[in-house]
Amino acid sequence: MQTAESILMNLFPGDSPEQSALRQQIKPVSLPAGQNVFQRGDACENYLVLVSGSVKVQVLSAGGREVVLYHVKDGESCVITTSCLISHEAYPAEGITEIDTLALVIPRPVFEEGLAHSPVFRKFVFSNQGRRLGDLIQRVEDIAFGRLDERLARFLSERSEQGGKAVTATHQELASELGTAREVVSRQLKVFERNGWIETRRGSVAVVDIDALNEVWRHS
Amino acid sequence: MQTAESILMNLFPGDSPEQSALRQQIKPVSLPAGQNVFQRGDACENYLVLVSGSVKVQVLSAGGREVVLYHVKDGESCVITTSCLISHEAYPAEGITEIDTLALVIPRPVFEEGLAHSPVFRKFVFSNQGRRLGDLIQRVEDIAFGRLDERLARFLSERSEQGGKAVTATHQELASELGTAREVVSRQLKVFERNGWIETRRGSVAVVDIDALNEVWRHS
DNA sequence: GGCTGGCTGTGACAATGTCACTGTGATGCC
DNA sequence: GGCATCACAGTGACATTGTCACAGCCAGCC
Repeated sequence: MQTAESILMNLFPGDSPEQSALRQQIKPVSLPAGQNVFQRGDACENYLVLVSGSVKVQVLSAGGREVVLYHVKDGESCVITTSCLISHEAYPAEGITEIDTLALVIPRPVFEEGLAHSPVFRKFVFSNQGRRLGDLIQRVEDIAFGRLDERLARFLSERSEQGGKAVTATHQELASELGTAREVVSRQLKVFERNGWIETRRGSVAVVDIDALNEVWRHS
Repeated sequence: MQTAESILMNLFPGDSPEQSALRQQIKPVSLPAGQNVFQRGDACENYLVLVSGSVKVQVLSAGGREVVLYHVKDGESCVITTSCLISHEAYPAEGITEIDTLALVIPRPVFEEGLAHSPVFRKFVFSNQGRRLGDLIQRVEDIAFGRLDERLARFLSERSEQGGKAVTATHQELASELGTAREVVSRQLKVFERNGWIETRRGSVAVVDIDALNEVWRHS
């Protein structure tokens, strides 16, 4: 597990007075779960690097539906923030902490200084971009082409493999992750349950037959 | 209208031998309409700047459906290319010229040199990123939440305003732009036609009543 | 002319999205 | 305990969209 210091020293290494002056300007912030990090329309003034925790980035529809675009995890930064910071545009989506989160806040001038003079920092900033963009494109593909039963089966399967057999999420949360509506998720979960593949509880789903779920999306 | 030279001198200005050596390595390429520029899975070795023309970037589904992610126009570059170049990942989508196109090909080493030492170039590269990312997010939103009649009405309205009243596109092309299937577009066009808002021809759609179309998506 | 290939139209049906509800479990308050 | 409240979940009816399997049609091209 990385600490705020180790990340900081990684991104802005060196003992010169200039380097350490830069580091002085970078502060860690601690955010509780459920905290709004940025909103659609906000101006972007700081680059953010997550030390630990998780932030979900999502868009809201007029009708209140929401779609999660991606999650930012330990040691990562957020494409949208990077892009907005660089192009001086407003945030086109919102970010919310999912669990207690610790982040480094890098003010715009320090960010630009780093981009200009630190190859390490530049590399860090942009290696994040590629993966995220891939995520986003994957999301477009899934929503445009994917079948819901496949996506849901896959999501449950992948989530249940990391850490136990139960997936802790309300139907609403599942719907947001999959870019659909709650009722649709409920219906599909019922089908899975009738097939004996899962058991639904309030606020979570227990996976009973992961092989059957995998069968659904791995070619069907 | 910009020329290859003017763009080149803008991005890599200066008369020093080093600058001019860099410029030597950047070549213009001319691509005919319908040409594949890059494919999913390709490695990315060059940064591309469009001098003139248009490239559509799209993803293909297993079933052959396609969704256009965005278009790259004169003087712009492509987010995906930038991200892949920086993060050394393979292209997650494909790019195809829509009309005859002229582009500058900037090899990776020159690209990296420019990023490291030219603030102008750096600014150019990243100011493109923000807008594109916004486009992509908009696309997710439209496909996830938007109604097809609204999106189609909007698309026809906007396309017909730039340059005459007829929109030159097959139903298939419209479907790709909107992230849906051809049949769905055909059906919806029929509805519009019965309402007297458009006339459909082979390969194009004539807008008859643009106000009615605007009415559909501007709040309805 | 006749062929061919891309474009368009259509009907039937499946899947998904939306709306308007009801039911139900958890929690806190009296 | 009893009760209000609220987030969560289930459901039926219906609208919209996606898919499949065709059939017709138009524009070159031989």
